[in-house]
Amino acid sequence: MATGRNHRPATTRSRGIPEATVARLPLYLRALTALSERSVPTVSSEELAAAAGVNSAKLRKDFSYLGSYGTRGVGYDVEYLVYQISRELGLTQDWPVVIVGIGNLGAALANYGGFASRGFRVAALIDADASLAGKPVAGIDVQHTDRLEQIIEESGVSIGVIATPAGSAQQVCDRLVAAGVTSILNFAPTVLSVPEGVDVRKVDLSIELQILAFHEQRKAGEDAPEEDTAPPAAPPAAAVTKRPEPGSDGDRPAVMPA
Amino acid sequence: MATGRNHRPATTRSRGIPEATVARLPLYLRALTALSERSVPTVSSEELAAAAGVNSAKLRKDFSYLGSYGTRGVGYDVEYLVYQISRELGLTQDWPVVIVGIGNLGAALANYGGFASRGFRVAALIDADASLAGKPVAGIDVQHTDRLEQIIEESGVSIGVIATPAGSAQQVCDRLVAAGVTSILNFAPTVLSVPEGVDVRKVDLSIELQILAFHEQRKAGEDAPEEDTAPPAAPPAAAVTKRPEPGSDGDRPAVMPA
DNA sequence: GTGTGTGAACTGTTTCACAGCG
DNA sequence: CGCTGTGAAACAGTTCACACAC
Repeated sequence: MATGRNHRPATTRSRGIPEATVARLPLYLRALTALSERSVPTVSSEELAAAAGVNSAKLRKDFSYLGSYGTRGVGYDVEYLVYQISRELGLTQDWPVVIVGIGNLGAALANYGGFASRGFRVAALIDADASLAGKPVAGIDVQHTDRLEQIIEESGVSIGVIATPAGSAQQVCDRLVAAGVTSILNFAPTVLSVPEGVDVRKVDLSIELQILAFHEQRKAGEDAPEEDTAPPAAPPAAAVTKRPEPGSDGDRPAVMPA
Repeated sequence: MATGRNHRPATTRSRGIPEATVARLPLYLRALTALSERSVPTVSSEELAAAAGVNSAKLRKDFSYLGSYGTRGVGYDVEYLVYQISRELGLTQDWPVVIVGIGNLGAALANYGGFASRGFRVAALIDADASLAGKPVAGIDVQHTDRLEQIIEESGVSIGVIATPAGSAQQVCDRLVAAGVTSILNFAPTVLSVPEGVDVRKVDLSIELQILAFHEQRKAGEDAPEEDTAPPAAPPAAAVTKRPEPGSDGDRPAVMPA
């Protein structure tokens, strides 16, 4: 998951598109792009919603924040919508990005096709390991961290991706920001602090798994091993769990973790 | 970002912990683990909140859903809280996971230390490329997709990670589900459809960047001297009523389709 | 005094349901 | 009619502010 920061303080009312909507635009865009490639001329909110994995009411509401781009009784023009959403997201312009930390993940990101196809151009790969310098990854020579500031400036980079170990992330972040980067995508499992005006989003791979584990535990949890019946009548916890249960609790010093 | 699915339909009132809270528990856990390693005995909500990157009111509210684990006037016992949160997330048990698709990303995931340290054990690496079979990645031999069902069953895997190309994701997903997997973390940029009772979360690397681009574009705001790359797409046949712009914000030069 | 725990107010998001345009 | 666009209602999540336990 990712966390946004320093967005408009909810003050700006009129023009602002809700965060939740912004977060879904890329989803719509992807679905629309697929339709476009199949030369589908128009879609209804129902069809597009299904393709994007949301419900149609939400989709229509989302689009209503962008303007009235549909045709009643017909649907939306695919090409036109692709353009409008791309523009809204700022994808009609070129975004040079740098990736710092070319380990497994950094390399994966450098190779990821989804970037280039959305207007993101990997302007440079940077790593602290001098022995990597000059070696190509995804067709781009890795450069040493020493040149970070220079690279940012020369390439006009405003978006940086941090894929370093947690220990170096804040330091890299500081340098990126000092050099002019104002948006950071952080893959390191650490909280970055940045000055006002800099946007940080984070992706933590293990957090997602932990959230799945939580739900997985609940599934197995109470009701017997079998449970594909629709009505979730039974309450989740009851047995092995805590919570302010009237009269219970108090198992203070318990088994400690590893 | 990631999207949950098939969670309790908001029907269950009392016992449920809010999704938003669940999503933050791993964050607290990480901060607490760091404190624990430094042998810090207790933390106040204020301190812990800062370390986790949230505000203290939110943190206290979150913890209140778990129970009353703090001491007024003092704070929270670090070790105790680590244990309680781990238990709540289901991390006190072992979660074998399989990773399907051992490309750059799959390899990065296999090597990612954040899994093992949280109770996730990579039970198997699976790839459709027969030439990878038998080769070790992160110390584990990659196995061929043919054995997928067998592996799942033998290892009792209930969580699967999909890191294949988009084109194979749904197919892999179907096989995982058929074999008994009930939680899926999807890195492929596609919407997976799963039966009721199966949980899917997704992480789309390019979506996060697109959201950053959106905000970045707003920062640059008016003085955007740059030029667009893509030529406008085809306009809809019908005239479109662009949303009424509140005069202020410079409207985009309507470089739209002629 | 200090900092938790929590009702109450508030803000943001989703869903409903239907008016009205094509 | 069919499907969009959107107020209004319902719901979820966040913030406030303070009583109260330690």
